[in-house]
Formats: sequence, structure tokens, C-alpha cells
Amino acid sequence: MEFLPLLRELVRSYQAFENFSAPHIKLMHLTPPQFDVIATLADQAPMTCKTLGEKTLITKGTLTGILDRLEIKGIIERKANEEDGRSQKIMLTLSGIAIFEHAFPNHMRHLEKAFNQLSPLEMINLTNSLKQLRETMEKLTQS
Amino acid sequence: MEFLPLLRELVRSYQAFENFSAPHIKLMHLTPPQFDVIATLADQAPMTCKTLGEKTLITKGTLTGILDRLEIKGIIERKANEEDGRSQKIMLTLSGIAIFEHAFPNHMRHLEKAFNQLSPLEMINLTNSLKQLRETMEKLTQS
DNA sequence: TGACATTAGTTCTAATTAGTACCAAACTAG
DNA sequence: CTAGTTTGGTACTAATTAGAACTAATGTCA
Repeated sequence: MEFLPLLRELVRSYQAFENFSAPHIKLMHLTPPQFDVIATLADQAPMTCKTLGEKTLITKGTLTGILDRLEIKGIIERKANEEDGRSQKIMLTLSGIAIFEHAFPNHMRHLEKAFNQLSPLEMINLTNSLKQLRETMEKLTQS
Repeated sequence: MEFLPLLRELVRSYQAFENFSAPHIKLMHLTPPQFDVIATLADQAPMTCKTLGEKTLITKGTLTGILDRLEIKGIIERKANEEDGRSQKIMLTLSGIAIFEHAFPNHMRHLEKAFNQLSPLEMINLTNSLKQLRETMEKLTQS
């Protein structure tokens, strides 16, 4: 049970990140998953729901609702995929691109206030340790 | 923007933890927050919703619903707080204690398969780096 | 070609989540 | 003591979440 402090700290750190990030995103009238989708679509060729879900780690059932709301807001557009009748291509509208170009750098400036307190070396070490832990969990998960 | 790999890894690690932990908890007919509440109440004197929320990082509006479901299942009990008429004391029932005594060690054995792949030193370094990042974010959040 | 399996996305359900409004009890000044 | 404020918990809303069932389109294989 020596791992309990690490487990607790992982949960608390992630929650602290959400508490730091989410209110700032909300100021721009978006939710964290909506921001995530917009940032993932930006500067990319239109992609399918499947691809978008893999990049954002959002499962497909959840993604449908998020895309519905972004479509109502006029931020994204769904069009038929000519190569495969089952799927669609998702892309930002012109309005969505404009929102991205304001919201993304704005939010990055907010986040870097916290993250840049770590030295580059600490950042690399932390990233590598987390990656190792993540890959172990991913390997053990499908079982 | 050098912090983006760390940000991504933090999100992905936490998600990998959820994906590793949640299915195992579900096998015991519980949800992650329900498990969290049970583990927090175990071996403790009855506590108020406020205290329970602080320990589990669950906001009070959310906690009401989780406690409702645990109460229906007969796992927890709410009783009036004699010292303060506004609040209640939450405690595990006998059945809740029995569930904890099975579920907790069972789940710890599951988690340690992944966490014990890290050396004790890596565990301590990772915990400390996460803590530093968390405390920075917490300091900047209230603003 | 035709039966079968797979894949992409939607729909539905139960649970969680944060946040706001609200109620009742308790505290605090003057 | 009493008006005003704070506190603990519930009710409600909008959004997310995973997962299962479902539909339509595609792929496979004999």
C-alpha cells in the first residue's frame, strides 16, 4: 500500500488542474470537452467522429452530444464522408476558427502561469514518470 | 508551450487510471465515487456531509445523490447531528462495513499490480513533482 | 452473389459533475 | 433580543460520462 500517496496525489493533481482550467474556459462560454474538440479540429483536415474520439479520449456516445451542442452554436459542421457512407467528416466553421484563434492562445497563457513554475527538467522527468505509469496501466487494462 | 506534453500526459495518465480502476470497481456493483465514499467512511467516526465532501473532493450537490443511492442500497445511514441541527452524521451500516472489508483489499490488490511497477524512489519523486504542480495550481485558482 | 460479421454513429439509461437557488438552523452584532 | 449573515444540506439544471442496444453501411468469405 506504499502507492496510496501517489494514487491520492494523481487524483488531486488532476482535480486541481480541472479547477484551474475549467473556470477560465467557462469565461469564454465553452465547456472543457468543447474546448478540447475545437483545439483538436483546428488546423487539421476534416476528420471522422472515430478519429476525433481517439484524439480527445471521448467515447463515441459522449461525443455525439458534444458535437450536437457545438453544431447548434455554429462552431462545427458535419458533412457526409464521400468515401464511406457510414461516417461523417467534422470540421470547424469559419466562426469556429475565429473562436479557436481567440480562445486557444488565451487559455494557453492562463495555463502557462501554473505549468511554467516547473523547470524544463522537472517537466521532462514528471512527464516520463507519468508516461511509464500510464503505459503499465494501459497494458494491464484490457485483461 | 513547452508544457503541452506534460499537460497531455497528466490528462492521459488520469484517464488510464480511471480505465484501469473503474471496471474492477464495477465488478463489485459499485461506482468509483461510491467506492471512494465507502473507503472514506470506513474506520472513522460518523462525519458530516461537509467533512466527507472535503475528504473525497466531491462537491455537496453531487454528494447528495451519491449518498441517496448508497442509502437505498443499505450501505450508509444518515442520522441527525445532535450538536448542530443543520447537519447530519453519515456512517456505514453493518452491511456497508462488510462490503468495505471485502471490496477495499480486493481493489488494492488490483491497483498494486500497476503501481508497484514503479520503484519506491520513482514513486516518491513522482508524488513530490505532482504535489508541487498541484499546489501552484491551487494557489492560482481562487483568483 | 448472398449470408454473416464488422464498423460508424445515434439513441437511451443511470450516474456523476459543477453550479445556482433555496430552506432551515445557527451565529453575530448592535 | 433581534435583524442580518453565514452555514449545512437539498433541489434543480445543463453537460458530461460509460456502456449497451440499435441502425445503416461496408467488408468478408464461401
